[in-house]
Amino acid sequence: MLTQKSLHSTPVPQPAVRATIADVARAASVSKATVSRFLNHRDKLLTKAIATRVEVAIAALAYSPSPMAQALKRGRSRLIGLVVADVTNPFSVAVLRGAEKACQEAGYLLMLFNLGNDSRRECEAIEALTAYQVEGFILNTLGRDTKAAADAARHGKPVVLVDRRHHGMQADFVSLDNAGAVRLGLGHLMETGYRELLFVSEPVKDVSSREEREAAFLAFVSAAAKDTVALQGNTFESMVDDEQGLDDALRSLRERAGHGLCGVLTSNAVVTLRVVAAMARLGWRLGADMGLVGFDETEWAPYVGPGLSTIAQPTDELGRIAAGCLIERLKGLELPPRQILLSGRLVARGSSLPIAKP
Amino acid sequence: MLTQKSLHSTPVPQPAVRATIADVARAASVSKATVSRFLNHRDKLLTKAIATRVEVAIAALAYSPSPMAQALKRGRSRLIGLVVADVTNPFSVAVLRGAEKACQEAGYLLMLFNLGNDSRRECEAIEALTAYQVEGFILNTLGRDTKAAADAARHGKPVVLVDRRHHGMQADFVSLDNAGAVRLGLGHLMETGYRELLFVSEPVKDVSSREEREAAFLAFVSAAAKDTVALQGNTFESMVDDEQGLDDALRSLRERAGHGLCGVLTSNAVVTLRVVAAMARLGWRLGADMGLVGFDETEWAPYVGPGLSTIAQPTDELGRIAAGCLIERLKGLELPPRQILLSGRLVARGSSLPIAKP
DNA sequence: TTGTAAGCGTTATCAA
DNA sequence: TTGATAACGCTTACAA
Repeated sequence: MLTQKSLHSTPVPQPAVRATIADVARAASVSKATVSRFLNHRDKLLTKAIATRVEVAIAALAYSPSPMAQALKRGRSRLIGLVVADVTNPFSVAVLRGAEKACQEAGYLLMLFNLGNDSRRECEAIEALTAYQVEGFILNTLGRDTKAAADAARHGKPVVLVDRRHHGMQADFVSLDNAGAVRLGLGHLMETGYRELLFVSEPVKDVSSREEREAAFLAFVSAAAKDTVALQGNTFESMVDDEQGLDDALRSLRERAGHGLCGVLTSNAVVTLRVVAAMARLGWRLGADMGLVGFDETEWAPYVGPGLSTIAQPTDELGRIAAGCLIERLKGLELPPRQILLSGRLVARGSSLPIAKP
Repeated sequence: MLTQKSLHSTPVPQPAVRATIADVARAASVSKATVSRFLNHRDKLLTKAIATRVEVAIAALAYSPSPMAQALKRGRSRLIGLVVADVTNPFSVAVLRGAEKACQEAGYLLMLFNLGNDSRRECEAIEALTAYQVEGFILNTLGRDTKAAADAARHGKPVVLVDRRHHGMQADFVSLDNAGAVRLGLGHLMETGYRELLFVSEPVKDVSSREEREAAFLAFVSAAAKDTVALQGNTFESMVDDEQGLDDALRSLRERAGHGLCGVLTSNAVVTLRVVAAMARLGWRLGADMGLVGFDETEWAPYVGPGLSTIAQPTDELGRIAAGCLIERLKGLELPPRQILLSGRLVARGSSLPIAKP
């Protein structure tokens, strides 16, 4: 049996204490500079013989350079800061997933800072992350605190905004084509016969994606009104815990509809669930008593009631593209800020089917 | 209008380039060592007068020490590595949330590495994270690759395991009391009248939480059999995309039940949705045609079918406690590995109510 | 009580 | 082509 120290001569793959460049230099009987050159310029500038000596030593010691030391020296850390308004939000998680993958593939690591929906901590997050020399930021935050993102930019670090714009920010912006997505959802509701519509969202003010969706909603309704279709539309802001308010809004929607069909467009999965809950309280059936299309596809959408109709966002893509944009900037790409808008996809299910009541 | 360089004399709160300890020393006309002492030993070892001079300089320059440089010097980084098998798993996200909060409160930042369900990358993750001098690990991975975690331990870094044990690992372990939770779920199914039971899980082998849940299931059934109750139980491993197999398993369960009631216990939210999907395919009603209790409470559970009965895990707590354990170790706590088991909570809903068929 | 200087693990600038 | 050597920003003996 073996004691804690290995007794036989099998080379330990990675020794307990990391080898340094000095160890490698010693083992290869060269200078630290040579090892560093081998690492950074590989075969340029190096004799074949020396190169292989270094290579062997590196392998033998299982050496890999310390990113910390490199960061200190180069001022670059191969770290990317990701600030998220709320990791609980499935959309954020999905983006995170895409971004994390892209970063890893490009040899970057992600430092995560979750605001826990407390947007006042956005500055704190940026500061903490810059302290760690992150090379750039992916921000999926409310964007209410302009200062925070401006801070990041002031540090000279590139920033990519996901889903929410920060006003007056010079930064790449990656997002769903909100206007198009709203048209997709409303067009579908209209086609299937719903005429009295309601847009339900969390507080809209200063959150760009919500503003855009609301604006698109209103535009769609008024455009339809000028057309032949007799479409009506209202908006409602749902606060957490304000069940009463939401119930009232839905009741009044249905009253306005009279004998016609009424439908709701929700701005994200959280709100969708609130509306589903309200309908359960009211004893209404999805689809028949009220249509529902919600932003954000989820794995549970098919199984709630008759199935929830959703507008699926290409979340993985959004994350991947955001990370990609950032990494391009880190490689030195000089370009005016880009806007990259991806299309949503409608997934029609029972909640937008006004099947005849039994 | 202002050009890019500020023209007036308002002190810029944080200059674009971070001040260093040398800048502060110069501004306060003291040595770097003094500034360092002020930072690390505050009022000990320092004259009041000098201390205030340093303090003023620090404030004026908005100085904060570089964690990178500190890490290089001290060998400690105030970084904690979190390795997650799959960020898409809501359980993992919930734990992440709790852990992140606790870390932030203790002044640690989290470095996230997501394996994307590719457990072969676990070693890679550990290596990358140790390279960044993380002080410890929180691991929520399958635990199949023992080497990975052992690596971490070999680096002398404390490790906390969440939800999944790594066999033969000396590490703190934070988890749900799986046996108790299973008894909770099965006791409930039994009370409400279900007699023929099935445990559906993802592949059990070598994943401790699944093994524990399966073992508890079998133990419960055989204990009941020795008692008065005529309880039967089987297990089934559900693979992704094997809809056929799951459908067959459920059909055969119902056949075995005959005129009696049959119920399913699922090992996590993903599997729960698979079973829900299978029942939709089979045209069966939750509760009436088959009972269902699933591990993991979710925000959508109330709205799937008649409501999904779940076993809620204290996810936030799990994350917080895991981080807490780790931080205690980092503070020097010497203790044999601890096991911290938290109780689950049964949330009974319609899916475990065998209401009479209409 | 304060300052000087060495060193953490790198990279970059110079000579050789 | 290679090797000293000086940084990067910090902490910590050791001296003063």
